[in-house]
Amino acid sequence: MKTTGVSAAHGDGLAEREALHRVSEAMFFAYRGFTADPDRMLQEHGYGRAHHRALHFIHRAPGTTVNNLLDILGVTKQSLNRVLRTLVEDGLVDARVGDRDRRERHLHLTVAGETLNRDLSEVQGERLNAAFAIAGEDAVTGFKTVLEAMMDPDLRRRFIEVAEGRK
Amino acid sequence: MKTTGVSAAHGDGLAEREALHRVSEAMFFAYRGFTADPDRMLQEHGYGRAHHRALHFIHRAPGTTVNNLLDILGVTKQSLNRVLRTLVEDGLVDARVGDRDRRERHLHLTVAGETLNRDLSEVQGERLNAAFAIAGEDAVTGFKTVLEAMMDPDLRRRFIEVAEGRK
DNA sequence: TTGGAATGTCAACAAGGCTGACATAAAATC
DNA sequence: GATTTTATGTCAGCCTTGTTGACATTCCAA
Repeated sequence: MKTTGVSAAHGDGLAEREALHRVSEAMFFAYRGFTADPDRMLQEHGYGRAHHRALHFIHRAPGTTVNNLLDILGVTKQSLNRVLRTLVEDGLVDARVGDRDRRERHLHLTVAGETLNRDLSEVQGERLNAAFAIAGEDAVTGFKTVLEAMMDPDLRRRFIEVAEGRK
Repeated sequence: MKTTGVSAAHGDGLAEREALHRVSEAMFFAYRGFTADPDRMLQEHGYGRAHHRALHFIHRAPGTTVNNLLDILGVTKQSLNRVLRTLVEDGLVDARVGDRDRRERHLHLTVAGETLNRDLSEVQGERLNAAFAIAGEDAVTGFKTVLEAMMDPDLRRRFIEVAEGRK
């Protein structure tokens, strides 16, 4: 009796489908758990998840341009702009006009922005670490491997550029 | 030099924080990849992700009541009702008045509902299987373990009841 | 110098969350 | 039998975060 669902690529279609259902559900619930704590914290500041994402990626790629951020986040500039404007108004993000190209805005977190971002990361990190502690080191390694394989290849490339190649 | 980020619970705070950042990003991008294909398919039918979730859980727990579904999905009845109404109107979901308790509506997928749900599951499953094939069997086992550890304990309990205990 | 890309902004709209208030029917309780 | 509680649905209105379309500005490049 095969139970992994991975090796049973053919043969037991129904059981495999049900196994995938369970993974889908786990993914749904896990993502909810993953965002629950930051969401609560953001709400206290009058922000939403979109603000968190912007803060996160500006922190990760300081000096990045709006266009680059659009590319990573995969939303329209109008949508991002609304979020970015409130963050700039509230003094969490600094948008500097580019030296070379004055159409570009280079984005940086202010001290206040870094603080909020760190607080958000911290509660999210605590939840992750708690889960990691329960699951064990080997499981975590596998977890990361599967996550990376699930990403859109294009996005994955851009993500690596941001994470390592600097802008 | 520790690189796992799990065992380094203390000592190298900064490196650990950056490791968690990477996991957060991977989680964000992976979830996007996870929902991208069904989202596209749903859009063609004029539906959204909320419809998918309703279809999925009605399929998984046929005959479930509205209240139970609210519990699992964690949304308000107004929000669910909007979705459920369109699904019933479009003939994808059947809402039967309860025999024992006639206040309750027991929800079932119609044949058309089962069909759409299967199509959605299929594209999502293909994406999952593709990632699983790349990552390998051991990684997948770890992946599932971590996902379950990330879920809210309360939700996890209810989830297991639905998945196994029947309603 | 002029056309086209990059950027930002305004307006309007949709999905899908939310709250609050209220109606109905049925079950449960007193 | 009357009252309360429960399950569900519905109306109205709000918020966040997506979307398009239109348009101004700025700059680069032909």
